[in-house]
Amino acid sequence: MVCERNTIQKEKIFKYLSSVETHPTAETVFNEVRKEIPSITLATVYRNLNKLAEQGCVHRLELNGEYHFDGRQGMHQHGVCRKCGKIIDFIDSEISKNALKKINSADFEAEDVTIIYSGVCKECKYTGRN
Amino acid sequence: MVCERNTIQKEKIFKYLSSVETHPTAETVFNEVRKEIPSITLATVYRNLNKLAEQGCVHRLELNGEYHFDGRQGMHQHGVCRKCGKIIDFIDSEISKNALKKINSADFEAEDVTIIYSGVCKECKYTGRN
DNA sequence: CCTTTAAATAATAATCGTTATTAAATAGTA
DNA sequence: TACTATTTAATAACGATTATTATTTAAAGG
Repeated sequence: MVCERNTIQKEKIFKYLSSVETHPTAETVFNEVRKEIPSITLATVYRNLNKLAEQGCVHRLELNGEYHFDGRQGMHQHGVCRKCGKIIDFIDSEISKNALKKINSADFEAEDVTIIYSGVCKECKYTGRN
Repeated sequence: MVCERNTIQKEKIFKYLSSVETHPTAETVFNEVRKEIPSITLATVYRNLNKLAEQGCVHRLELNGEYHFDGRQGMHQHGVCRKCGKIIDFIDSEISKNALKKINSADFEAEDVTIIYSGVCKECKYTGRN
């Protein structure tokens, strides 16, 4: 079975990721989950996050020099603000499906596609932050 | 001007990236460029690569837990083999243009899009490697 | 040219995110 | 209940990247 969650630790980690709309790092997940399981270590969090990602239960994004984890189900895209680093979701499975459809190479069998927009978020645009 | 290259070090780094079709890490660039400038250090290579990326002269990709640098000009996409990690180029600016066109959010002003396919390369498919 | 000033360099150390190791604990199964 | 494989906590180690600093170099104006 794909999304087995056979330890308390793994289950709490998955539940937390599923409960938020953000894209936390392992450190953030650790700080949340340790409220419920004080003895848990960062290494355990990493191990379970990576396993969940391997199993396809969560997404792992490489952004801003670190891994971010994303519990949202279904095809979606991300936007990353080049000023503040904020990550937001775009939900339009057509975009991803179209991009996948158009790749047809003898050298590579595409199974999935990651689409990341870079630009400026609303807050940074208004404040003129940089 | 966008792509100023005002030191020997920066120029050689840019020339090397422009001369290859691969997506080398800073370490690889360092090992190549030091053949011509033996005194150069890895930190200098990083600094110049990041500056070139900021200036839009090269692309910086976050893949397999490290940065890869890409001197190819123009919109293109990448495929990453989930078995061996190999990175290949796809050149179809329409895919990227379409993906950019479809994003129209009040919360985010998209300037650029990164499209990364994951899948299996020809070699890994034939050999059944994992 | 020569001087000045800001920026880049080499050398090195430090930092940060992530993974490896290991003995003890736990889950799953017979 | 007993057995076996997996997972855990604790800790150390690793690898990629960035910071520091004294020295050198580039660039622009006089």
